[in-house]
Amino acid sequence: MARRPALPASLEPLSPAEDAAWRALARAVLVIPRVLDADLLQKEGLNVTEYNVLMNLSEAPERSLRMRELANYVSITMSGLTRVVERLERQGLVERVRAAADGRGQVTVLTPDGLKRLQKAWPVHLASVRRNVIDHLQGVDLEALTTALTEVASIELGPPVRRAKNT
Amino acid sequence: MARRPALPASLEPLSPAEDAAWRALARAVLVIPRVLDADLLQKEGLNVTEYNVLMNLSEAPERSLRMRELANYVSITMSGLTRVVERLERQGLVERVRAAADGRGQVTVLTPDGLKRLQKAWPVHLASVRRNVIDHLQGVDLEALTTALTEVASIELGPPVRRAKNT
DNA sequence: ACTGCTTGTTTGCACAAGCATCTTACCGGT
DNA sequence: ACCGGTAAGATGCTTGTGCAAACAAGCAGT
Repeated sequence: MARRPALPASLEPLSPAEDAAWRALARAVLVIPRVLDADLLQKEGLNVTEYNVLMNLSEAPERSLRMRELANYVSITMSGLTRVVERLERQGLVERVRAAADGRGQVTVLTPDGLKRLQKAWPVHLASVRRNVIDHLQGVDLEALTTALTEVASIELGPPVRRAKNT
Repeated sequence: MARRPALPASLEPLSPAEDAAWRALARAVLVIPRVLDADLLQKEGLNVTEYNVLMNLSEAPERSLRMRELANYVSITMSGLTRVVERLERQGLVERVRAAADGRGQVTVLTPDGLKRLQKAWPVHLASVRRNVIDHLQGVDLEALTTALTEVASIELGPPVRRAKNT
């Protein structure tokens, strides 16, 4: 029997190893998106969100997806996605078509221009991912990492919270 | 000799294992800040940036730091930090004092209220980190992960890029 | 067919954070 | 003592994104 039965495990401070890992991860989690974003933006004029949208469309059947699905893949809100798709549409990389099956729905289609643009950006982004991330994962067991991170990534978000106005 | 001497390694597509790891990591990197932020905001009315500011101050000698240093620790811009500190100051969690040594400088000091607030928030955030992240890292060699992520986190950002106005 | 509920998407508004620019203060050379 | 250069912070403006509410179309029950 434990001597401190009432103390939930989560209140134990992190072990030194855990603490070190968490500090590194916390920082990496801030740095990775920033670096990749800056890199891709500078070299290809696309941010990572836009890239991911094009990417997911290119992998989808008919090179097209409903907004809802696309939002899930890219892990952003529908409202966010609306704006992203607007930007891409303005550049002619993507087209919006009312869904035949459901008059409310929009189907977003990757245009030939969009595909070209993606094909041009792809190696650049790949190189960036390699250089900035993958190349550093030498000592790490990728399979174990993948399982772990997949679990983490599948966490549900609670209901949204807005900050109180002042005080 | 390799048969494709001109092809830089970075253009090789990712191996299946690398690809899986990268997809998981890419998603985790989006999800982790969102989840922790939402959690802490809901339960303690602080976002992670604010928490990190308080945290770093509490660990610093005199519970105080120059803006510049603080910005580095928290990994945000000075301009960003100015606003964060304003918010915290408005809540009385932090105070700004002109630096004695350097008339341009500000020293940000954690107030007793700020310390109390942090002490209250700390276990909540810790639990959240455990539940949402650490607990999932079971199969992973923490030491190897730490080295890898520390490397990643230390990448330099290139000069900033602003997106072209239109077209 | 009419009414009300549900679902997919867009829009109005707010907020956090970044870049560029400005001010103020320090510092090194003359 | 002055002058140019540089560093610390703050401020104006912009951008991306989120939530909440609006809107529109489908659907189910009567």
